[in-house]
Amino acid sequence: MPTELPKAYEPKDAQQKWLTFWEERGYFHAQPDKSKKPYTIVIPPPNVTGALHMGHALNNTLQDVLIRWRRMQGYNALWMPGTDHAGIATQSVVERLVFSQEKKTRHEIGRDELVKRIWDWKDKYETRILGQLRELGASCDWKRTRFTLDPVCARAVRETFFRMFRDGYIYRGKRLVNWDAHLQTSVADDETYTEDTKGGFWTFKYAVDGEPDTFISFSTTRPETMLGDSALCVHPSDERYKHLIGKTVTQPHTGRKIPIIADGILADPTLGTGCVKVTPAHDPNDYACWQRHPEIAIINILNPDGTINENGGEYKGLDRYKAREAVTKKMEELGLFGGKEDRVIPLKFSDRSKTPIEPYLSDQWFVKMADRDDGKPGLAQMTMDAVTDGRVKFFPERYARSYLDWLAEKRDWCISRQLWWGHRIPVWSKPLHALDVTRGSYWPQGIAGDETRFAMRETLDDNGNGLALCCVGPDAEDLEQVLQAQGFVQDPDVLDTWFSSALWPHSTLGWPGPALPEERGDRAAPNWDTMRAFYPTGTLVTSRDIISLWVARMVLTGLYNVNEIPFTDVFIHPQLQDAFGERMSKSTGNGIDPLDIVERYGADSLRYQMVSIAGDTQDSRMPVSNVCPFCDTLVPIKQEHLRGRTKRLKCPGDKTKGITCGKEFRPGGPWTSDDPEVPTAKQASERFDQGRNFANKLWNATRFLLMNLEGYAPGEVKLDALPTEDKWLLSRLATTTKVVTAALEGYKFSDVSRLVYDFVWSEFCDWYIEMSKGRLKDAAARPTAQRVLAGVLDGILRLVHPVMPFVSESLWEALGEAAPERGLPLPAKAEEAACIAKWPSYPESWISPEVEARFARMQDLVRGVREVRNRYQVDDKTKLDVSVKCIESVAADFNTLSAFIAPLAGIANFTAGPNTAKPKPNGSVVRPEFEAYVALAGYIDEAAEAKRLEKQIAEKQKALAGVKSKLSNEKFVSSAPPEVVQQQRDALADIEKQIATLEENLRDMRG
RNA sequence: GGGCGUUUAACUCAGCGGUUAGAGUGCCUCCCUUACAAGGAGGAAGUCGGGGGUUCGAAUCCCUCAACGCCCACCA
Repeated sequence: MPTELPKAYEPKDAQQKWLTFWEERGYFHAQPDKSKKPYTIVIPPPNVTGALHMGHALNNTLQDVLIRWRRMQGYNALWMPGTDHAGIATQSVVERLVFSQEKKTRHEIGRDELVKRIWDWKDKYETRILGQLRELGASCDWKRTRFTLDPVCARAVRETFFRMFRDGYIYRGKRLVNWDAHLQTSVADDETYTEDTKGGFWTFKYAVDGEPDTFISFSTTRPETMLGDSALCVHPSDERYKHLIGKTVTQPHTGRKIPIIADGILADPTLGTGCVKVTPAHDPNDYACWQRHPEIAIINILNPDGTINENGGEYKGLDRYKAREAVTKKMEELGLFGGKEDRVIPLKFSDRSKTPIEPYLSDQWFVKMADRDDGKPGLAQMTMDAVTDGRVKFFPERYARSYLDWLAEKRDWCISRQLWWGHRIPVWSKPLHALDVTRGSYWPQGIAGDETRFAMRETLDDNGNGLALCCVGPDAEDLEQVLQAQGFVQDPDVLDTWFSSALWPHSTLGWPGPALPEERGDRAAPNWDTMRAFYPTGTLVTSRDIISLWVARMVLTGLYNVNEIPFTDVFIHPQLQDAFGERMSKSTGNGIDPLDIVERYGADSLRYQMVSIAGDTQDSRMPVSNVCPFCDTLVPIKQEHLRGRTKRLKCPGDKTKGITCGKEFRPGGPWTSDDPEVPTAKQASERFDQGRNFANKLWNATRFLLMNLEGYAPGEVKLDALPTEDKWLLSRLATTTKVVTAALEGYKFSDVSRLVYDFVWSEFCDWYIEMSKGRLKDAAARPTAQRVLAGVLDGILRLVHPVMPFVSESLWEALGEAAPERGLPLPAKAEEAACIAKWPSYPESWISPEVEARFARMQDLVRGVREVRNRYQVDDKTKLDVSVKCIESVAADFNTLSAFIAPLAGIANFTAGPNTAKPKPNGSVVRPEFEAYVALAGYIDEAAEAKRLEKQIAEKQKALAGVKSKLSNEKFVSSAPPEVVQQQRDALADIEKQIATLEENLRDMRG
């Protein structure tokens, strides 16, 4: 009859079993259901570039805890999973792969072929990533899995772009981009890195027009950009140059007359000569200066391949570095060269080609963030308002500031990327002069009257010629064909990845409707029903580095498209760092592979630790070790191992275990590649011991119960009739349940794990189970003990489930076999799975501080006896007499329980009740906390014991003095809250009593 | 440069105005007691980063200095 569990928890079997079980039962699938309150989370879609790392484990564990908890609470809980196409990251990974395998660039294989290769890559890695997510126990609604390039998402992108274009929020403009002249593409800021590089610092001078012998000097690190100079700039209050402001100089290479302007932001009188050349098309600062001084020219001197274009006059066609020499030489010849200084300068490089970045002016698409001309709030303002008026709340609150500060700049959002992988910009263009304007319309023929599906605009191209732009909405392939037939050409660029990510909460839920046919096998297509049922979502869980890139933009598009916020709460979790406080990243090579942890410690342990880490600090450190593949020793990672500096590690062995290994292996991690000669280490961290041990503790507590459930009969448990330790346990259970629920509501994840752990381990296992052992042998007491044990364990498994779903599900099953009906105070049939069990709550009336205080007295007693016993190494043969004169109520409570208190304290002889051991025998020790007499005749070191007592008395007296001074202080008594004053009075009485007992005992000790 | 955070035991972190500052790991002693050695019992270990202030009372609030880190901007 009693179910026998294996001795230790084996995570692997459980993980496999329950993943299948949960999915087969369809517990994670949510359908619109008006009878339940919805709770939705959309996953921050991982990039399809590669493997999951620890940050994903953290992020997704927290979401799973929330979604499982809400599901148990009876919400219609939907966790929408998916992945992100991650434009540049994915394209560059595949480009590199193609190049390493076939030595072909993307231009050589062509757009269609490259995109096809990326799709192949994506299919492979999407499967892998989603599989990894499943292994963590993520209870996503897998049938709704989305990818940001799915037709559903594409429709949303098209619709959004179309509306923004039509409403004038999207415009075409120039912007300086990071240009990779080698790959001939622009790269995002985060795809560049800065490195100190040997360079030069040249000083030149230009002659001021109409002022003989007047020169003005400036310095530069890039002389070739002189070809694109369109001004010299000085500080408006710089006395050296004041008189020259407004005059012109002649740029010697091009012969252009360029003005000397004043700009207090660009020019710093304390730097260099105080005068700076202005090259708006090739320097970000100069570009900003040009925006403030639109009257000066903006001259692009580069071709996409990094050679000088026709604006460079005679230097046309030269590579930029050759041009640099030539330009400098010419200045020397003209006597305008003022010297060169070798200097180490920080230079931006492209991460992908490792070549220097050129700031390059190009046409880009933008979303206008500024306030509108009609005075209504613009997109940025609207997005800010949602947070300032509290519709969207940040947890922790301080992060609202990052969001608001960034939006307050109202900088336009550049949404075009010169890539092939992504949502193509849905705009077709044709030069105006090629259009038949005689009909009085620029519109393409044959589509007039379809203005709900397209929008037209005019703009200027690079050369200042008119260009007709036509933006086409979704579901309008016919229009696209008409346009193409008439010579309109689609913009080659794709949209910023964040543009589709920004729509994620509503695009995945069915906006813009109407329903689409199922476009991918068994995946459920969203529609207006899902949109209505699950939007807005409940909580967004993410990390702070994408508050502006992603969070803000989701709010923006939610408000713009749906007129409704995308989520009510944003929880920002800490960022993981390594043992040295550095952020985990691929380039640092200090990441942890979560699957290594799952393998070694179990998914529950990983999850437990992730939850423990998620407090409200912004960083959390995670020291990690490599596990020697030969001897299983944990070798902590050191700083010098990072950044790929250590390719191989030598195992130092483990002296404490007498292991001298000395073999070599390759450090592990999510981003390592294989070393053909030595094995790659798995990773581990002692931090995960706690979770693994906790799972095992739960396992064995259940195991204990199952071994003692014979004859179990469900029945009502009447609180009033219960012994004190039961009342205590139920009080603790009710309290724990209440505070855990509150912690979840407030996103205090680390509190959740700590509270549950402490309750289970220190209270349920260490005390209650120990105390129950005696009762389980007593026929009269056994039934109640069984009911309480089963009922409390039932509650524990529910509380644990969101954090540790696998072990709790296993134990739920085992408990279900032995005690299918259980519960407090009344038994009920248990649900078929912990996964769908009801989240517990217990009557407030169970919580009794008074009972808890009485129990604490007993604990003090037992601990005191154990301490003495331990100090003198009392073995069974030694006589150890204990008598107790606890506070009367406590004594009365536990009188009947001496049978278990004695073994608990590990003592042979135990009498409870009023003290009868007077006079105390020589060598007795008094524990003042509980007034217990422990006698070890002849065994005590009296001098040492006296000294100990003196020390204790001194400590107590110090405490007493503190309390006394407080209570004698009128201000304290009058101004502190009454309960605090009372607390102090109680403390005073307590301490005085303790001191009296100690002193009495000290006298005895000295004979 | 702007913003934010951290500094408490050897390590990783709780505590955030009120008796003698806690946990896990590690360390020391004892115990393989039929739930659990991934365990049990006990112990040692901290001028709460430095300095100043507010308060009857400060690890906790304020100021300041220092170190470390993260985000954003920037570096002719």
